[in-house]
Amino acid sequence: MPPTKAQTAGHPSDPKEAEVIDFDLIELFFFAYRDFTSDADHMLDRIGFGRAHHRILHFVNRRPGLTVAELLDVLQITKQSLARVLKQLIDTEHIMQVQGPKDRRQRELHPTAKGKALALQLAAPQSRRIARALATLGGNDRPLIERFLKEMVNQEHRNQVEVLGAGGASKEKNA
Amino acid sequence: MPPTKAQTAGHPSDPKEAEVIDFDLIELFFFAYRDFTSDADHMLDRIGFGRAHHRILHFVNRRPGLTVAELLDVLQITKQSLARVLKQLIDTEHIMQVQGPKDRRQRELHPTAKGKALALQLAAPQSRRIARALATLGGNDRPLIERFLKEMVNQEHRNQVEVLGAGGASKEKNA
DNA sequence: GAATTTGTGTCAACAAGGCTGACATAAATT
DNA sequence: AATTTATGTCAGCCTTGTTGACACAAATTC
Repeated sequence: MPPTKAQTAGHPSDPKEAEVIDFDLIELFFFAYRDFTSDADHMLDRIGFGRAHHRILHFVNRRPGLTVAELLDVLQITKQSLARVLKQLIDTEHIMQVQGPKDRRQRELHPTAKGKALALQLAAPQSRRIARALATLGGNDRPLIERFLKEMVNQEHRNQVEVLGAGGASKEKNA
Repeated sequence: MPPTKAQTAGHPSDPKEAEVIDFDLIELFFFAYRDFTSDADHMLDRIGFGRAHHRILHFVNRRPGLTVAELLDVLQITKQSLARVLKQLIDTEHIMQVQGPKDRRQRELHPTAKGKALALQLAAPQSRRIARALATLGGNDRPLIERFLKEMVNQEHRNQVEVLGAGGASKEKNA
């Protein structure tokens, strides 16, 4: 078994700046995310969509009825950026807009059946990849991975994370 | 404590397609990576560099002397894309090229002192974020996180991952 | 009720960082 | 001597992000 944390500390030329940089995990995180997104990227390519479409569709599917402002908040892009891609998703009938019930200026975004189907199709390989990775660990390590990923998120964005399973590990089933 | 895996299975309209999609982790991975990269992004902004510069500098710093072809392989972009950004890093003296000793057509890429310093500066907050996240877990969970991330990488890319600590958890110290 | 603010849409121009195709050059290989 | 390989470079295109400006209807405030 490998050492838990081979600090390799011992001969820092300047002990004061002997800050240990975890390049290994930094790099792994890069590779992991790169391949994680590649699954969906290839499928998107075939239908002429990009990663931007995926992100929008994902969140509309996850939080049906969210408003444009809320979506902008989650995606952290400008409304002009959103508009271009969202328009395509609406034109292709993956997403529909309905007037807000309380505030009629708002536009609630909802996935259509077609949109739900696509969101599911895109998520499937990503979910399988995660499941496979989890399977190689111990049996009960999913909560740990979830904790780790949550902790990687900025404090001020934790609210975006805890929309559903507020604190609890959970999966959801599809249609 | 939250349930380990609240499958919520029970009433799938079609049991055959009751594929469980792990939307929670998919989304968490997105948020985690977004905030993970934002650390460096802000610093880069100030010096007029982008994420592309960071990736190149990171790998040149990690694998000093790697060739252009090797770098292209790791980054998975075209040489034309690389050229534009790499040229800036060379012009600003963050990276230097030396002729390959064996094959004089090759250009070995090396970080300069300036380049190393910047790479370190950019990695520091990312490393701290990871360390903080790990600290909230049990004491010995770093190997597990490492395993998970490695498993998320495509089989055919595992060689890119295991350049250094082939199988073992390790950290490195800086200058 | 009039004035202001808010939520959304849209136009225009621009930048970063991907892409493809084509071509050049030097060095290695056949 | 001919070919292949490693790299560089020019030119143009696409996606997805940006800013700034303006429009309009609905909600809110004075």
